[in-house]
Amino acid sequence: MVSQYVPQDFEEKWQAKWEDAKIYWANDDDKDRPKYYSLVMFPYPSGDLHMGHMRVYTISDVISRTKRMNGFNVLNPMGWDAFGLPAENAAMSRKMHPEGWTKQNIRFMRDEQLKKLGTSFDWRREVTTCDSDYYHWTQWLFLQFFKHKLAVRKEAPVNWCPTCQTVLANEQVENGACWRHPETTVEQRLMSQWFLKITDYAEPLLADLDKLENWPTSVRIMQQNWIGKSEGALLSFVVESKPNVQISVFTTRPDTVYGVSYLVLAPENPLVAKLTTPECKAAVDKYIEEAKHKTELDRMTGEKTKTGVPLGTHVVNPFNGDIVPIWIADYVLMNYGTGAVMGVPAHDERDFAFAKTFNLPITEVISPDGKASAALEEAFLEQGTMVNSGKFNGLNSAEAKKKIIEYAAENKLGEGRTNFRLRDWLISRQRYWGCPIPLVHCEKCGIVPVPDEQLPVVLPIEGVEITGEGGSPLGRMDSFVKVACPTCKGAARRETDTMDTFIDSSWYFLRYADAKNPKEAFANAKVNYWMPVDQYVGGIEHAILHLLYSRFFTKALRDMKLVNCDEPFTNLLSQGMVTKFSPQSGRIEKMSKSRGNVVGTTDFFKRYGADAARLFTLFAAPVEAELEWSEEGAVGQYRFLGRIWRFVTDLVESGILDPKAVGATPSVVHDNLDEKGKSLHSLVHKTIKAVTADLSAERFNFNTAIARCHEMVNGLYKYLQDCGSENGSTIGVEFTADQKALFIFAVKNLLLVLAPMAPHISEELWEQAGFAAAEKGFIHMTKWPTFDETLTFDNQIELVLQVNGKIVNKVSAPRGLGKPQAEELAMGDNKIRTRIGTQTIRKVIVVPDKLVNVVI
RNA sequence: GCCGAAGUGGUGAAAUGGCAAACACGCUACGUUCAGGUCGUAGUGAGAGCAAUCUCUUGGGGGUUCAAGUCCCCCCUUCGGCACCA
Repeated sequence: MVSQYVPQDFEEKWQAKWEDAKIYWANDDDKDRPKYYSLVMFPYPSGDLHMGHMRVYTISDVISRTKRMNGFNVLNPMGWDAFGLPAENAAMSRKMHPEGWTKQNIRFMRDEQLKKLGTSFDWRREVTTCDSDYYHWTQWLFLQFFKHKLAVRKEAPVNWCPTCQTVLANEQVENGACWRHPETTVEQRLMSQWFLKITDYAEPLLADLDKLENWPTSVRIMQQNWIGKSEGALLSFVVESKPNVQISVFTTRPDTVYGVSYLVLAPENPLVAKLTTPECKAAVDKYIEEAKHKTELDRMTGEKTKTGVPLGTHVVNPFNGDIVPIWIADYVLMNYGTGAVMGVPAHDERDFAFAKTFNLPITEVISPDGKASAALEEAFLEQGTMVNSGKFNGLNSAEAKKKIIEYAAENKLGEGRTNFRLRDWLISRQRYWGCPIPLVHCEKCGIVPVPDEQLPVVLPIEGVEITGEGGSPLGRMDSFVKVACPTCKGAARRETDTMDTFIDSSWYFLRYADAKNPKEAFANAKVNYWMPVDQYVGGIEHAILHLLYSRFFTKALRDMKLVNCDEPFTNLLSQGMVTKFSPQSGRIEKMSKSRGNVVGTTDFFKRYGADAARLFTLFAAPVEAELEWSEEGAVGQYRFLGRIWRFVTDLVESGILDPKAVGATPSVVHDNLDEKGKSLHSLVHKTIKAVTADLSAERFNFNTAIARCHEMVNGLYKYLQDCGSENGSTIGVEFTADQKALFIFAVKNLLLVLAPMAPHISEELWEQAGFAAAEKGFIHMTKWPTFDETLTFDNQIELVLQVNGKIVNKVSAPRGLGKPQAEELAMGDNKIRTRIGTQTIRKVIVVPDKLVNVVI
């Protein structure tokens, strides 16, 4: 009777057994094994994961399982990023409370999806960010930031999404639109909001990117650009008609200061009102009004024609005494630098376009050859020699930059300055389903932090009205708002905004180290034992947002002495996205519900099992590349598992694999085997070697690891045929004792190297074949196999013979042939001799055990 | 515009500067089967040839090298990020 591979018969059985045996529990004080913190980005509990989502969990699980088998004390936790807007939206459309909806989704995703994929999480450490035992400590950490003046309230122009009815962080605005609503243009509003001072850490966040050698280059560069460091100077220009008013500009090119032909202020700059002459007022007011409405539209269309109006006043260039006009123009941004720039048309593309439009003078001050040209065709942006620049003439512009900064500082005209593009992190949200900001507004005492012993400030569950209309729902609840001031006990109001959910996810990896601690966010000893994370796996969409915020949190908490690492994630792996043909668009697109191209997990697991899903996901593309889901491809892996299943169960039925035979552990004697047996024995050692290397952190070549397993299984069937089997079954075939020992050895090692990738079938066959009894335990707790290096090389190799780099012949040769012998072999070869003919041999290249190249 | 990644059979892909196409999907044939499926085996880059065999082939063009898919330069295409940041 041929046994059929039916994964549904045993996958859930093993999931339950692993859980009962607690084999994936990490040990907080293991002194014998090195620690390994394996982390996967925790999901938002949106309700239903599809096969596209499963890729990341599969990858992270394989890494965790491999490390566990290699003797590491592995921490592999999971949790839920459970606060956020979709829960409120679902609440409105389904008339369900956000909490109920979220908890229901978590239950399904954990029990029906992640567990059924065969993941090896330590569920004791599960964290849910919307639970008060978690957000208690989010609030406590916020107060630490507040006490260290890293959480501040300030009035600033902020991004407002009319659809979300809340403000957004800079990082949550994409192409001028809300990250959740690409069709909704974000509005600018001047509001007083809470910010975390991430800009205080701009320099270390940038500098320490160099330490993250094992992060994808693209992520590092994206962060570098986002932080956007510019070095230059702040220069002051005195207003001609008002000598007590100075306009300060930031420039990266102080070396071009002799070429200034005008100054431009941002339309929102408060100086505009003061400096506009009565004659110009009407035009300026009109321009400002237009600019208010134009900015976003302008950005959407990408049009970059220059507009502006003069204010009627002038400034004196302190370097050369030139008197130049002041303009306003919307190409100058209020929230970068000083909201004012000096216009140097000869050496800046934008200034050049502006000067051309308004017919302003273009003065060349840097020249490629040291000679001033008659008229410039376009702005000259490179370094060169100073001209028209008084006493700096003749200097190299890079040199002049330093000299001019020095000169400005000595004469109180300015100073060197570094500017960052990074803005402070706006964290207030006028929404309900988030972590309450633990502060109280008291008329007498001002802003008062909620004392530690009164934490958490509980998010009210009962009596909330979620309407989706303006203002925080919490603000409409008197029972929440009205509170006694912690300091003076007088009547006071609670802060009603909640925190950006990215705060919740900026420290969850720290909480995992001590997930259930009721007394503190995490015990020092535990967090410092586990941190930093050794391997983080997640999507590239978090390249800036989550990864930058988490780095900031780690550095701030380090300075508060709460953790002692500089960087949270030592190694980062960004898996590629999963795509599939979308019948809606007729194109191959990212798998998602809205595109109608999802493959459900439950459905797939029922038909082919979790192991086949895992193998296909790992096999179909390299880990960082895009992966197109294909049913046929997945079925291919299902067939491969069936081949293993039949091979092993037949051996069990033939009595070759049973606990007794396996327990006696007859070791394979290489020299006793026939040629084909030797070659199979070698194949086993080669496979262990190759898979070990492919699964290592240096490679993560899961696709080729599986290909090596395929090759080994093909080799097993081939050998079976050589032994006289006609239909690929071992049943009814006579084997020698040495052959039986070889099969036992081969199957055992195949199951071991396959275990991290296909955990269920490996565990099931491990038991059926008797290895579980012999080795006393689960395959996932068994030590990773070793190999004999000498058996991974063939004794007889194929030597490639070339003439002028072209292959002429391939001959069999013993391994380890010396260079003279190899050369002699080549020269004795008929084809080579014919090819050379009478021509003179100029050179012979010998690559030992590979090739001989004769150059003529 | 600037920055980054990639381009290899019918398809997904593999290849420390040293045999291009491993492995898988698909397809073809044979065996198994009443039949279909499953399963097992063999074949499958393109072109020429009865055949042995020969020629060509890693987006395009140059270069370095005994030897280039791989290294260098230029160009094209696709995808991703940033985008009036002074």
